[in-house]
Amino acid sequence: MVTIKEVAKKANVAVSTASYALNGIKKVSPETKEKVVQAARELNYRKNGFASDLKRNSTKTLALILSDLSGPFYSELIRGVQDVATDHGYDLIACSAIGGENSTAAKFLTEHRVDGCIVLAHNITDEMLKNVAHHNFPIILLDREIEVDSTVHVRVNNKKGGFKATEYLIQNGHTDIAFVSGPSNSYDNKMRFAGYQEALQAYNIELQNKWIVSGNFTREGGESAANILAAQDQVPTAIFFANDEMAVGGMEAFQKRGISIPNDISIIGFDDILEAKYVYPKLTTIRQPKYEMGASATHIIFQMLKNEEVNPTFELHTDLIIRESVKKL
Amino acid sequence: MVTIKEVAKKANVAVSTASYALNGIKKVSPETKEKVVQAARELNYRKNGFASDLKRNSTKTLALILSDLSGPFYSELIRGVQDVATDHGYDLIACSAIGGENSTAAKFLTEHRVDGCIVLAHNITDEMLKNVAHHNFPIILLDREIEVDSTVHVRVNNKKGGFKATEYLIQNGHTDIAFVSGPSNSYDNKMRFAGYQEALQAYNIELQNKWIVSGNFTREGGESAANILAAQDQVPTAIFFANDEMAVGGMEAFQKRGISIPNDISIIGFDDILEAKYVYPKLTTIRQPKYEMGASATHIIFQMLKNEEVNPTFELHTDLIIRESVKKL
DNA sequence: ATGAAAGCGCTAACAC
DNA sequence: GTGTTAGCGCTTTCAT
Repeated sequence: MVTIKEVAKKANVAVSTASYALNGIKKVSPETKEKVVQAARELNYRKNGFASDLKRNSTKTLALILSDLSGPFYSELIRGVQDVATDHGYDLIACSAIGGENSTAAKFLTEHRVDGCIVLAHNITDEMLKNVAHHNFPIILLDREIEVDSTVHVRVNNKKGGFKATEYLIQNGHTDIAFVSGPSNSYDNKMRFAGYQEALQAYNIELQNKWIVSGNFTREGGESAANILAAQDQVPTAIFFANDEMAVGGMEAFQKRGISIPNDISIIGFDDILEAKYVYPKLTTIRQPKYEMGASATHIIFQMLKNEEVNPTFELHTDLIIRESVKKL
Repeated sequence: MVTIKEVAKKANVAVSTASYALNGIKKVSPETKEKVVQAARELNYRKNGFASDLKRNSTKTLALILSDLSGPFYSELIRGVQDVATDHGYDLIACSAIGGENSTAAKFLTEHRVDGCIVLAHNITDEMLKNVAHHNFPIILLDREIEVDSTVHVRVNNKKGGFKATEYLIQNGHTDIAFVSGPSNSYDNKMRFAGYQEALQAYNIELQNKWIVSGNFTREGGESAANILAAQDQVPTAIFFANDEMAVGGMEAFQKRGISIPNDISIIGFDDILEAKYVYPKLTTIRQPKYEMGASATHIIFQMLKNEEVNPTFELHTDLIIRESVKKL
């Protein structure tokens, strides 16, 4: 590997001068600079980023920690992160938390390899986060329940969103409303369910346990939930799927059985994924401001990096997106 | 920041001993090891990954360079890369090539921040690749045209795939076959088109220029291509969309116009994206072995890292996936 | 404007 | 088994 030393030698200058020249620091004369740059080019010199980061004690890069690099995840959110990072002249890398303690994510979280992290992964333990959180190592948690010191949370008001979804169904004349839930360890799911409960209660509708079925946030889960619901002797007139993925699967399962959406059953989802407006009928849902989540999280990182005081939690709100999957009774 | 020096001091040992203990190197006695680990824990010591990488001159991490972190991309492919990297005890990070010369990708490509790269991005120039390629810095290029020294290519036989798609249409009795192309600078597109041409020629069917329309590889492009085709006085009986994304858009556009697939027009795509089997009718297409592409690319990196001789190009083949969007005439 | 040299935090060769 | 120390490649202070 060719080092700056060799470049300096070839250009007949000291390493310090070479460093200045290569980094565009003004105090070096145009001619010397040219000499150095030329030598570097001839030797095909590539700086060693680590050495320089080590010395500077800053990496100018942020890590985005995902459950799994191969998705699925919200691309809008990532775009939000990316845009803000770029605006600040920072680089962004994404890494996977598969493997927990031994994951790439853990390596970046613990080994000072980045200046800050945005965590969008549930397979990284609270424990680990706690150990790593540090006043000058900003960590932003997306959609997480726990409060970890020196950590900030950005989340959507899932409960209010769940309420809105359920209320919209009620306002359309529905009272027999099922809830298809995500995994029980999901904070999002828990809150959406809480919103569902609250809305039923607010309108004096009794919650029916037989209509609470689990779908694991996956398309297949949605299908099987729909099948379970359809097989009961009393079928609900509307279903609130705790995410769109399940809703899409559920719609398909119903249609396979000859049950028409929204004529026979109304459906509302949560998230507003890209597909929501491409399915038939177009899915009515609760939109999460995904881009804003990513952008806010990243903004907060930079505030923290500047040692500004920030709130420990940051909450965004949801919107009801009315499309075609809910019928007025 | 607490360094290994402080840990050593607290544990009353030399830094080397601390280093050995922390890295699980056997030559240190259990008691000393315990002392060190304990001290590290108490001080909340986190190693500086750069310092250690710098010293070891190896990062044990690979970079996956994508056009844009926020997708879209083939998750199957990434899974292939991820699996193989993990098997070898390597970490994987993904980074974006947005910004070209100034992108994060460029930083990782040029600054020795990883041990190898897999490039799945068209916004990184051949020029840059050429400058960076080095016999002990493996770079694998996916779906690229150019031959760059010290670089290996993994690609799918797009031409043969294009041939297969077209031939299947012909074997189903079609002779009026349109081609909806991707961007003209795409190597994939070019080769798929070549396969289309070759098949027509092989079966003595004349190529009709009015039936070659551009769709830019996007869903919207597919829609507008379908509309253009539908508006002509002579409409083809079958269409080969150069990717599934466009095919899905095209199907939708036709259906909006009351044209039935496959009764009025047969459609075949390319890629076999996830959605292909969810649309109605299910899309007949040419499958790319995406997982295998990722896995092979990564395997090759490790071969190169071990200084084994590897072929400069590695070609995978496609499969015809017959579903419901092509009718026998 | 340029150079000499210290030192970032770590690993590993070497000495004991 | 443990300690001393050189040095990875770079930036930056200080002297000139």
